[in-house]
Amino acid sequence: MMKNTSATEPFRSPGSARATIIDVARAAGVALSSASAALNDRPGVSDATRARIKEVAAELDYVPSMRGKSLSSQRAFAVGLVVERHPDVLEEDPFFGAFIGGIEESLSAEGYVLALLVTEDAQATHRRLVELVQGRRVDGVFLNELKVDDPRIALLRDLGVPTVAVNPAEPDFAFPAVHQDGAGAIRDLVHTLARLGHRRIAHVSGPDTYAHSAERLHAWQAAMRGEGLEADLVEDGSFTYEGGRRAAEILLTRDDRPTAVFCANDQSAIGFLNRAIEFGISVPDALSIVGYDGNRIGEFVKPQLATVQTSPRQLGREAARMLLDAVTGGSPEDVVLPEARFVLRGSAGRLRTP
Amino acid sequence: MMKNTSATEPFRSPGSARATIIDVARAAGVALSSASAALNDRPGVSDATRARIKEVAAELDYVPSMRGKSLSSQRAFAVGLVVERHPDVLEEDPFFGAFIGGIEESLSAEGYVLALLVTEDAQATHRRLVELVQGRRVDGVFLNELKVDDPRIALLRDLGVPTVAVNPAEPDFAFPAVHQDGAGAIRDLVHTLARLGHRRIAHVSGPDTYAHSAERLHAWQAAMRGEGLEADLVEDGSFTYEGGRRAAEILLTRDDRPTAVFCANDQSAIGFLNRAIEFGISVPDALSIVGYDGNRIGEFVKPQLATVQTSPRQLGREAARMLLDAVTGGSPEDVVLPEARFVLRGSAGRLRTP
DNA sequence: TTGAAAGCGATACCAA
DNA sequence: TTGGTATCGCTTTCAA
Repeated sequence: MMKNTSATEPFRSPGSARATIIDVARAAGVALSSASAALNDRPGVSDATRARIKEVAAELDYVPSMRGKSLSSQRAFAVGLVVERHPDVLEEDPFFGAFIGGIEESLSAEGYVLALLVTEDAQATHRRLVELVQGRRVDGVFLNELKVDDPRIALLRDLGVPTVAVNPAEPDFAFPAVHQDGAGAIRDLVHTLARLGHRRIAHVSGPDTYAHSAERLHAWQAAMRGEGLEADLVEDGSFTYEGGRRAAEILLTRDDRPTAVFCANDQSAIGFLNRAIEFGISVPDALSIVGYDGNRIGEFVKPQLATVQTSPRQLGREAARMLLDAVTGGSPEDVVLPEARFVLRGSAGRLRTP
Repeated sequence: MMKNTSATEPFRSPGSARATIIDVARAAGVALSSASAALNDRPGVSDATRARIKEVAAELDYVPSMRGKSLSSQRAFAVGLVVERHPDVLEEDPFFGAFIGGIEESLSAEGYVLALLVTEDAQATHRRLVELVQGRRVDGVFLNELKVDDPRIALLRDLGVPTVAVNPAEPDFAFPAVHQDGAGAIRDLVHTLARLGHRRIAHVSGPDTYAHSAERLHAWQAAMRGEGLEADLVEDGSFTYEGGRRAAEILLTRDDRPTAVFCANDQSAIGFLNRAIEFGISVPDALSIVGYDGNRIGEFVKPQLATVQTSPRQLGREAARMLLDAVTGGSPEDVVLPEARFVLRGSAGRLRTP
């Protein structure tokens, strides 16, 4: 309980400094070490003494200084997340809100805190990661949005910092990882589109620098082959609304334009959708569109966006749980979340009669 | 420059612990205090010694431990942001991405770090703020999304922690504040709607627990009076998509239903828009809709959402700048950003001929 | 069980 | 200008 700092406060005058563990020990008439043991539920104090010490601590509004605690215990009680994004892109993407919310669910229970940094490029990311880790500000970090040949992998290995990866491309990754597979959902959606009569299904990819761009691309290619279709229509959509529009401009002005498209994320899918409509192409009657992520904004557009529903919040929650395990000496097992699922909505269309 | 930990590392064997300032001092053949002064650009060391010390520090890959630094300097070099939101709502709202991006622009330049917490209710907010501040984890905090009679005001005052408020309701607030006014834009949009022929303009408000809900409501009321219109149609939209839909269900099934609506944020406006369309009400022909915030998602829907463009990123940048000033002993002046502007887009409609 | 004392890694004061 | 030393608030070992 938080007490107000009234004049009735024992052992501490109204405007005086915060109580330290020394004050607690003195007020309880015990040794410093006993106070520490009692307050941290370590053995070595009798139940009666422990209770009395805790009582006194509460009386004094004692809150341990994380500075002293960090220095002596060699732990920061904080973990770091470095997001390499242009701030404008950060605004457009709802992934992080949910992901961070999930992280917090795990961290707050353990008294940990999230240090969140936003950087604009790989160089800044490198610099701030070093600051964070070498500066002993955090006990562990999340490795998110992996790139192809991501330089952070070597850096974090060299730094020797506990790390948990989020959706790395390989199943056996350099660090413990949370993974949510989307290949099944992509197979489903391609199959559904094929059953709907589509033969020419394009893919609007993410930048090929990202590992998950490649992953989605390959899953799409495999799915197309599985349906006996040719996987030749690919255009970059940069994971952005504008990128989706640009991809639409290219793909939809071809003579043999696709009748369906699978976009690597929801933003680009919505860009594609809107540009298609502006071209006078009716969705889903003349064009089926499917996104990826399962953002809420997909429900806001008309027609509603068919998509692959992922679980950013669970991803965050599990990643944080694992990271806490790792920083306390554990060797967390990889976590595989239930597969992402294809969610059929208006933009994917209904049965086509050729 | 970051050097790898190869065997060529001087003064430090491959697997050994990080260098501390003691190692630097010893290696440079100077006293601990001289090393500290040199590395922090404090006076008291000759230029030659300083240069040599810095050189040695670089050789050793010395990065100061923020733990030691924090304890001795009585500063955390971190500031806190506690976001009280249900994680699902956090996902839907793009405000935070931009706001946090702005904060980072100011913080990273000064070597500060943002501690970001997400809480679900006022009680948790209180608890974690106390932890953060009393636990000496942060040097200052942001006070965001103010509520009416916000209990955090008294708490932060009692805690005596440097605080910067974001968009508080009153011009003279208990803490230094960044403010971006939207009243002018609301007057503009009401005027535009009136000029378009609208007489019955409704307002979909935010929860009345938020200070900015009241602010927008009052601005709308004043604007309506200014146009000689009655400000009687108000429905709560909870700042959410679903809330906007619910408000539409109530307002659009009235006999004297409004022909235009101003929603307190973009999410609720889009909910309203979609529900209206589902009712078969054509937007903007039979109904004009205006939102507030200027989220990108307003550009994704059809028709595009007219809105009031705010500047979350600048808000974050200025708030962080002020907070850094405050934690270093300054008394930052309030900052007033350029007013938010009304952005006319498709959903607001064109001239009506009665 | 309790208490004294040695760190943790920096800052900063005060003599030399 | 230098260098020794107390100090920040806590954890943890080791005797008593």
